[in-house]
Amino acid sequence: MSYDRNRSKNSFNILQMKKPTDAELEVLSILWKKGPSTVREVNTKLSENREVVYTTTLKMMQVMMEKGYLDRDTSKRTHVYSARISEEEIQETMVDRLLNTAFGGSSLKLVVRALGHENTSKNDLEEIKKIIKKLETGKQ
Amino acid sequence: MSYDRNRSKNSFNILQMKKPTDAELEVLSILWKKGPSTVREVNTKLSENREVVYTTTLKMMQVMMEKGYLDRDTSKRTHVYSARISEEEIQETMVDRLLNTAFGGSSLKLVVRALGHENTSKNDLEEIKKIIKKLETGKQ
DNA sequence: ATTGAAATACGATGTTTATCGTAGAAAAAT
DNA sequence: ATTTTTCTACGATAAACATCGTATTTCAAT
Repeated sequence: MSYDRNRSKNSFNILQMKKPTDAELEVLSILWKKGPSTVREVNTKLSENREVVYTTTLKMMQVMMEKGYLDRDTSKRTHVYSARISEEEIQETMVDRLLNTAFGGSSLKLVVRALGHENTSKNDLEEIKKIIKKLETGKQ
Repeated sequence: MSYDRNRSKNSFNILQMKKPTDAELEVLSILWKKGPSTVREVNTKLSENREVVYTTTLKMMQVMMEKGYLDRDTSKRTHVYSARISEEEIQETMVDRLLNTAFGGSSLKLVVRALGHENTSKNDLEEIKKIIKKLETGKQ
């Protein structure tokens, strides 16, 4: 056997999942973007922003493994980790949580805030309009 | 003197503010909604959802006071606390943070997620369309 | 005036988070 | 074959969080 999973294969439930910490999200982001990666690779990427000792990253990923956020392939000496939760799932739960904490449940307010910051391009706005159209026809 | 503030009157800077924890956000939400409140009032409200001992809430609000999240009026025996940070400010920083952690900086993605959850009403969609129009004319 | 209720202050505790160092195994380089 | 590098495992630790209990003060009720 060379493939670890924290508990039984299907024990992971996104709904009752604890929120990953900010540091853990950083790791997940890298794995989402790069795909399955070694600790070294993740650490190198992390080190672009701030100073992180290798074993810190290692330990974190081991903990994330225990928490069920990651899978890993241990068939080689250098283990390869991958995200066990999809970007979409996390985004869902994070938005849900943010809605219910800081936004009193109003997704309108959240969208307004998200749009408010200048970084939304014209193309983005077009995209959003399309989505709204879709939603509207769905609701009629 | 009967009005505390953590440091000097204008020392508070939202940009360098640490993120309030989830529990702290709960307290802030209550203060935003109800306005200046006593520990007892906040604790009663909190207890609607989960069991919280009075002194736990007290301690938390004292800590939040030290962190600069709250003001308090100590002129009476029963202190009255109020949020020192506006709902809007927190929403800004929370959205910013979420954007850069879970959404790789794409506000489009965030909006899509926020809209995706069914709870967006037709009226909300209308509102959003208005905002987009405003943004578009601003960008031309 | 005494008692009882309600408030604050504050210390203690158990957990979690993030961080790092050390030890030892495995592989690579010499 | 030895040395050096690169891994993993794992323990230790400091800081932050959330929680609660106790002591003390203040006010209200009797």
